[in-house]
Amino acid sequence: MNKVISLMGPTASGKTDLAILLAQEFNLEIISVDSVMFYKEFNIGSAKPKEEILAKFPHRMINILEPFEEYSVAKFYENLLLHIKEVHNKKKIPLLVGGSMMYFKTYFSGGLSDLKIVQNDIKKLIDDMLSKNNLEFLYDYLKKIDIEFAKKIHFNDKYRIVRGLEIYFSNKKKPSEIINYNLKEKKFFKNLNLSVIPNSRDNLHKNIEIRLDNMLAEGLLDEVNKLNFKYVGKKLPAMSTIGYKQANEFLQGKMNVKTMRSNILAATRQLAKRQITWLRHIDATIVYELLVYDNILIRVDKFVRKKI
RNA sequence: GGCUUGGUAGCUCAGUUGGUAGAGCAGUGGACUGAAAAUCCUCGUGUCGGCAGUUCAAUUCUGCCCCGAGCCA
Repeated sequence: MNKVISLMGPTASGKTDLAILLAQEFNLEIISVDSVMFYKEFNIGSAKPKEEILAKFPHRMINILEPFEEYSVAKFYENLLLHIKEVHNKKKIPLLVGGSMMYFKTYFSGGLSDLKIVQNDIKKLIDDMLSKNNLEFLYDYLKKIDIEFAKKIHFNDKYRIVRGLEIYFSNKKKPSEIINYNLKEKKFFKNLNLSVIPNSRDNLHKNIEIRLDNMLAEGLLDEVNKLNFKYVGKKLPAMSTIGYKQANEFLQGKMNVKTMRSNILAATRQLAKRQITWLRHIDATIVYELLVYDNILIRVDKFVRKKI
């Protein structure tokens, strides 16, 4: 008994409702794969299921972090394996649901390369390098120490340039030498991978709009205010995510409600687009263009019954 | 009704001393190994409001008309 079902899809595609239905129908245990729902108190803006739903259908990996905690794909992968194991020990099948595609990718790839955690002094060192020079300098530096790695990233991609240097300084080795890009999909589990890629982008965009208006009606701005008040002076990683970021800009008087709303909508659409790009290119998934519940139920039923 | 001003890409606007035009945003496709709802890359033909006139040539000049904004009546 080592089956795992994954249900992936872009934001606002209706994954959560389907997951609950599947969990109910097949006695599955839901494990959330959502980088914002990890956080306590980030409820409305992350479209986290309501308390009552969570009480009835427990989701693992939701509300596992305090709002000020830092997290990473590596920690996620560790936690995920523990949860999968726990579910299997209960003779049940876990249902991974979410839209954080890099997290899914990491699961499908069987984890990450074995790299050291970057210490603060190294972060500061690179930060100083950057502020004393410019990004071009960092990129040239990276090219000198590891041309192979540098070639893979764009000279404007600050995030990855910095990360490359972090890996180099932390591990004292070339990133291209210690990152194993060919981690074979480790067949720890028997997977059923389901992707939902909406066939109509227009409909998805409409759903995004409806959902945002619900969030605003439910008190998104209030939620942001409360978080700001309660954790004043602390850095909240999820505060820079879609919805929260723009709500803060509005609350700081940088824009009016109308602009905030259209900025959130645009950012959400762009997120959905990126998620769909992942979904198109992740192998070994069965793709549904619509949430045709019947087809999916039949598929899952077959998988659950199958003797492996 | 008169005067002023504007009508250019889905939106906001730039521009063409007359040779049919380009930015930002939006949208699209893509990349993705410890912040990933992050970070980054690619892609720009549209009767330049309509009709007529001048001209070798008009989106650009002229006239009339239509639509919007402001002011005066």
